[in-house]
Amino acid sequence: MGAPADRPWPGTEAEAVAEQERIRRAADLASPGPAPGEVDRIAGVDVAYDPGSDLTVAAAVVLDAATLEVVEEAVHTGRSRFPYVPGLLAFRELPGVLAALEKLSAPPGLVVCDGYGYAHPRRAGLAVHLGVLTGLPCFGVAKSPFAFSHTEPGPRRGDSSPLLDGRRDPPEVVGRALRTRSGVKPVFVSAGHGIGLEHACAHTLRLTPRHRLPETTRGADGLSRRVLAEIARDRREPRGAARG
DNA sequence: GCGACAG
DNA sequence: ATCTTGTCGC
Repeated sequence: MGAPADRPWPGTEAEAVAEQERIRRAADLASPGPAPGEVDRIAGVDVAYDPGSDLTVAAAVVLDAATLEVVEEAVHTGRSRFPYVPGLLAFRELPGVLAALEKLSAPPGLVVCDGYGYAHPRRAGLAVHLGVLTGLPCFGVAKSPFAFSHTEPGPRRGDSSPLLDGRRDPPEVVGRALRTRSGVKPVFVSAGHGIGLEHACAHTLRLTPRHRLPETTRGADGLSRRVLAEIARDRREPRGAARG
């Protein structure tokens, strides 16, 4: 898994920060984007990491937007080349994700990321970055509030509260804490490239008929983990004549 | 300077 | 992200 052919991949944190400034300037942060019903295929992407090595498996799972059934899957195995640094997650995850997306027979109409988009120190989180690199509408659904603040949303599914960046003088709304299941901890939704917060939240609710997390991220998470476990097993119990 | 901080 | 068992509930 390499870097995207047309953009330099940073080797240092300073370069990564500079690249994020460029990504933000290139991003479409204003379009309302596709509403539910206006896209046929929605993809979820995620990456699994091997604790004992630098092996990674990225997965892209495409769902039928109406039935939420899996219609296509793709994976890409590679090696992590960038450490996890809060605020720079995209540089660790995107190379593999891009490679997996390219293996799909056709690009999806929308991509859901496991992490943030606009809700980011430089407004260039994973979903914004992936959107700029692919040109696809893309938003983020994260499991924890990162460095942002929020008040507890109402207790029922669909209730929400603003996610705020308190590091700004007038605290800015960067996303939404959204309850996808009654009585269960909310998820944190933020806009990305080519889709606004309103539609991102609407899609998130459509994608969570029965679980806290969207079916897209559940699918991608499960697939990347299964493939990684498979590779790890084959290493311990080699099959066939292949070796080394 | 230190801590917190998506995955 | 990953290491980790059983348990409670829909």
